[in-house]
Amino acid sequence: MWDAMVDAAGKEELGEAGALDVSSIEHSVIFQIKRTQALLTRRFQSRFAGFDLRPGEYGILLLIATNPGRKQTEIADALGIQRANFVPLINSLERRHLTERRPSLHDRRSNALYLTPYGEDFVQGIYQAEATFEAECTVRLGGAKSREAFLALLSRLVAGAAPTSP
Amino acid sequence: MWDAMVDAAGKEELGEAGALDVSSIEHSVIFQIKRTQALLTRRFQSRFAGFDLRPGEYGILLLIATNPGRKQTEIADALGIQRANFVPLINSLERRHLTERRPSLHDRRSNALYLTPYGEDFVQGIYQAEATFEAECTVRLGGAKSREAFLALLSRLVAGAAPTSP
DNA sequence: TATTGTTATACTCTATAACTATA
DNA sequence: TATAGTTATAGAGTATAACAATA
Repeated sequence: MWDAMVDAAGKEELGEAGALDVSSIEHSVIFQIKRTQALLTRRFQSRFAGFDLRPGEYGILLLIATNPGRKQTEIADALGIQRANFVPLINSLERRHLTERRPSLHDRRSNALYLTPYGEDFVQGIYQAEATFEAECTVRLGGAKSREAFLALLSRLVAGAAPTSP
Repeated sequence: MWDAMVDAAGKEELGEAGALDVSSIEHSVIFQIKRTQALLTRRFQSRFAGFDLRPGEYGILLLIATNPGRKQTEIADALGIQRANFVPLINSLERRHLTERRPSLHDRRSNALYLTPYGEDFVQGIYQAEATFEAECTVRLGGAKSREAFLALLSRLVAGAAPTSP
């Protein structure tokens, strides 16, 4: 053992023991939001593993459900997905007979997106699981009021201009 | 034009006009935190473009600065980076003479990580830019008190058990 | 037997450019 | 000329498995 010279209770010039000083990142908004998002996504994925959907596909199904007949670009834009990256996602959903593309009646360049009857049933399961997951978030955040405050703070972070004090 | 039959002011059976109904994702914690994180990371990256660092490298430099002599696994763990993915990051920093690996005095398996003198200077610039960025986040969130509340809510989301009302 | 650092590898997400058909 | 969808491709970030050296 090379550590015979080390004072077990204290520090030594090279190589300390014990927990790291993480103060520089612990109070950083950018670091903490990144960590929280990563952990929440993992939790979400493990909870929704039964649906066998990639992260982006949940949003696509939900938005088509409430906005049937819209074109791919519109759904993609609303989710922040580029149209080139949207194609393999909607292909995968269509291959599973959850959605379908119909030619638009107004613009022969675009596809109108719809859920299949099977897709409608499928989305009901997502609604329920989503509601359960969000309810758990609400509990963690300390209630509905706290949850709304949290969402409001998130939207303030993304807002175009920095608002002054309320 | 195929849309002669469409009532410009209202809706038609297939293909509506106007904004999408995004209520299903707008009030979702998981969707909003993901969107906010993505936008904040872009903003951070554009603001820190001058440093030519990948996202993970900021945290590594900050943690080595406050924890010199720690081994790779410790720094990686604190940042949620797997040790296999840590290697190319620390290699890149070392190639730029910002950090260096020294053999540990206690454990010949591990490397002790240090900033070079140049790395120390470099980190000062990061501190300043970070402080500016975080100060901007504070303004957006509505002040220091609101910021602390936001960080507290983030930590509640990641907490192991769901806490009851405070 | 377990841990540290490393390599290799794969998979996802994201980003850009270019093509086609329509407008 | 611009837009919608598509293809191809490249870059990050992240995941696991396996290995050598050391504990």
